[in-house]
Amino acid sequence: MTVSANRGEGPPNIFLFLCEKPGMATERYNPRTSEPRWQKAWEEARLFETSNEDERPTYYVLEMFPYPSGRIHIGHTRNYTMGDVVARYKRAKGFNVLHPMGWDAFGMPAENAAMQNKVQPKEWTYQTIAVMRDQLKMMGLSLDWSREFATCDVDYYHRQQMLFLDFHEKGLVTRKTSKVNWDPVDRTVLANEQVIDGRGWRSGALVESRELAQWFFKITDYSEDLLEALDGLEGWPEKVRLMQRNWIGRSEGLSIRWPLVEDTAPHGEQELEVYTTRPDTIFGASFMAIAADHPLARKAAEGNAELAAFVEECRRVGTSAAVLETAEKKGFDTGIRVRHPFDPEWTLPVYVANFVLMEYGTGAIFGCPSGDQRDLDFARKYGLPVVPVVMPEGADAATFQIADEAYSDDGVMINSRFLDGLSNDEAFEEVAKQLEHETLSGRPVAERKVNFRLRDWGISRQRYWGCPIPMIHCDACGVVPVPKEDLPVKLPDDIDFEKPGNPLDRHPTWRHVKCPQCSADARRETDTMDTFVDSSWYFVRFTAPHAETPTERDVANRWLPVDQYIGGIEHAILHLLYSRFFTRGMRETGHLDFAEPFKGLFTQGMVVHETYRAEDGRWLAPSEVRIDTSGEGRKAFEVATGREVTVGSLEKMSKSKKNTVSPEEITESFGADTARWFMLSDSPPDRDVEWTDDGAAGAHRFIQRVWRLVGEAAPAIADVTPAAARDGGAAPISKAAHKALKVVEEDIEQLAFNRAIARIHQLANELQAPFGTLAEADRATRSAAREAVEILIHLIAPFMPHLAEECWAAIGGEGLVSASAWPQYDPALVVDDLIVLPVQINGKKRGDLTIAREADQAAVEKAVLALDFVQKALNGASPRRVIVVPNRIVNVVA
RNA sequence: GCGGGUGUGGCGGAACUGGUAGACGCGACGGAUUCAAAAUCCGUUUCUGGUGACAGAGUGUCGGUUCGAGUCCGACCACCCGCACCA
Repeated sequence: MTVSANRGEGPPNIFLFLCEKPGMATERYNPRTSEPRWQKAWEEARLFETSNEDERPTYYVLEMFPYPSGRIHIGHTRNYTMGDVVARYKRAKGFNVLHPMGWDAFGMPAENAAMQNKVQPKEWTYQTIAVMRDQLKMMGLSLDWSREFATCDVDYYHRQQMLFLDFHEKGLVTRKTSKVNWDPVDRTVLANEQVIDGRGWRSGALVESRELAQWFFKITDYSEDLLEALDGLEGWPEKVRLMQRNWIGRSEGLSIRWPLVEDTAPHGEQELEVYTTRPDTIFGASFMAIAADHPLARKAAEGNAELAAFVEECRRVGTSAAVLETAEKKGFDTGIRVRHPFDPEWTLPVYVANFVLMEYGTGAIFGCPSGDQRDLDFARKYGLPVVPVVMPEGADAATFQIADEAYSDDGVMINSRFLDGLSNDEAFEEVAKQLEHETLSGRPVAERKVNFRLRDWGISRQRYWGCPIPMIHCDACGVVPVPKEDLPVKLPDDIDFEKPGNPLDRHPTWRHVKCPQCSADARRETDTMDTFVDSSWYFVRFTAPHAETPTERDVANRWLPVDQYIGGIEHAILHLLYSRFFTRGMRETGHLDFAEPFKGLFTQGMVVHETYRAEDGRWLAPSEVRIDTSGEGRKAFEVATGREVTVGSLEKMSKSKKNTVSPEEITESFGADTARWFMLSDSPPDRDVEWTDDGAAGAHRFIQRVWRLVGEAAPAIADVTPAAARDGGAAPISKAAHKALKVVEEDIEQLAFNRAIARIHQLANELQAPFGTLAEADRATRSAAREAVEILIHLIAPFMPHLAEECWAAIGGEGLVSASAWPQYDPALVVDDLIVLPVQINGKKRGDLTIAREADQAAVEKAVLALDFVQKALNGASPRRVIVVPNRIVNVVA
């Protein structure tokens, strides 16, 4: 019977067993005393402080910096451990490694905490950072803390304001009105993600769609560049590149101007411009649809109360995706008619439709029901004609019909006059060619146009805890930039959070300034920047964190792009796209000389845990649950009540489901090395890993095993110099070590940490038996053993640095293993002289052949045919074929 | 709807460009050590049949290419993720 305590009673008290048996040399490894000692040793040696003057080749490894939300959680731990393994490995390989850490410290949670706890956001944030910094330090990460900063440091946002002004000067910043989600209770703009079912996520108020003057970065100037450069980002996951491609959303089409029928048009309006990617379907058009915000819709609504009501209704529905998704497709006939560009006699109605977006294309479309499902639904609803114009190749034009499903694939043109019989691609060209040459009031009727889905980046937030936008509003001079010498625009510290809305607006003095141009009374911009701005260049700042200017150009050029960036897939689009834009902007403004910030990108999986739920629906934390495996299957019981609880699915660790295990719980019981080792074991790093107590215990078991292996070998290898054994009885020891060294190296280079760990396990297994008799072994064997132990220690060092140091010290190694060079494997030792070839008969494995590695094909064939089981299978006949794949396999075809 | 990914023992997962399927770990079972336990060590562990050597089956399903398929091709099924009134 096994009843395992699942956290509730605390971890098994392993520290009581400092000495296992009287007379036995090896004590158990005690991470609680060992880990802090080595952390201190590293710090005193300033081992991880990186110098910009170091001449060696650079390697920049960076993990996405954390938001100081309260405590480090286990997901952070996994992320930073991965980066740390790479950093420590590259350092051992002789690179000058930059591995910094900082804090993405502006944002709403600090304001929320301020409102709830009556502390200033600044105070709360720095307190939180202090706690989290200590937690990170417990992990034994090889970080250069001398470069640490938080984005809310005045020093940092000062330089960000400098960048903003430079961007502004270069024309990369613009101010325009745009539609936003406005929460009327909290009196602030909400991001789309913050609108849930049309309501503000905090206030629960119905969100309004409002027009507001906002600051924007002109990321769309770079649409084409940002898209094309994705092809060159070979160190990025294809998935992320694809997501960015889709997000940028390039499409090629035609912008076509349709003349309005004079007596139906509002005064002064003569034409309607639409964008289409399918000009080939122009003879299938049966209606025009325009956005509710389209100028023509507004004008038409002026004299039409019913239409005005419809337009108002569309606007109220809001802009959030969730609302749009469920809204029924509706239209309203404006009474306006347009003439077909190829046939002045043919007129089509203009509808205002709730599914047309003002933000994309021209805010107007022509509807071709036969070729677009949405248009088809619309046409059926309002009784509009449906004329098929493209049919699949081989279909019969006379009988081809559209019923409930539109045909949007490629095909052959029908019912399209001069286009009939062409492919739809040819028809596209033909329509474009003709309309480009026709004119309407002196200009071409149509123009080829490339459209992007990407929109400019709105950075205005009506918040306090963010980087102030360094602009001033003057009644006389308009919007005036704050002169650089007046920077930084500092956030005030005395802030009142009693009322909703932006506290900067209400501050008694902060916003009142003199206009830098005319010295009249003027007002500061009270919007602050989106926190994504802060994270769009922090990786550059790390290269010269104390510089007066935002960057030191040469230093930035030397370190960047980041060789290996590691973080969550959730940032695949926004953060990474913004950073790519920002880097381009910084190049434009002379702060650096490259376009792409991240050469290698790795997106790691989440840490997940089972969920537990009591009968009454309460979520239970792992520490409140006892797991019982004594009966049939696993059962879980609530510790407090003894009642059985439901074991639920694996979920990302979250407070709401209480399925969290904190990094402290682990480090305090098993130590940081166990957490690090377990986190990278088993699951590939880009997939989710399930945190289990058994797994953690297993990782800790391995630590003790390595410690014992090294400790027991130590006396026998103390007085020998390390040397590989090429032949003789000790050769297997050296071969095992060198093979492992080669493979682990390759695995780490590929970030295949789970495979590297499996290989290290294997090496420990292979050393186990020969090390049992080491005390009586000859000198050559002990030399080989010493070398193997040193290799083993180097292999575990990136993963379990504390244990590695302790082992290094135990064998009398010189200095710190964290500061020593990676060993080199001997190519002669990673190949075997004798190889075992599997032998197949008709593709099924029937046995093995052991033969010299150099044996040629003929020799192999001869040896194979001489094998008992082969002769038996052939039964005297000669084989039809013998396939010998050198050093791989032999297949005899009978 | 569009785009992408994944599917291998009881579980997490290995398997480089087609070449011994199941490395390594977890769990389980058996044994050693112990007065007993903890810890540790040794062994077994894809399934079916057989005491056994061995035989047969087996990488979501069906089919194909090949001397040989987890890997390549075609169709399908399931799950996961991203985007989505994009004209």
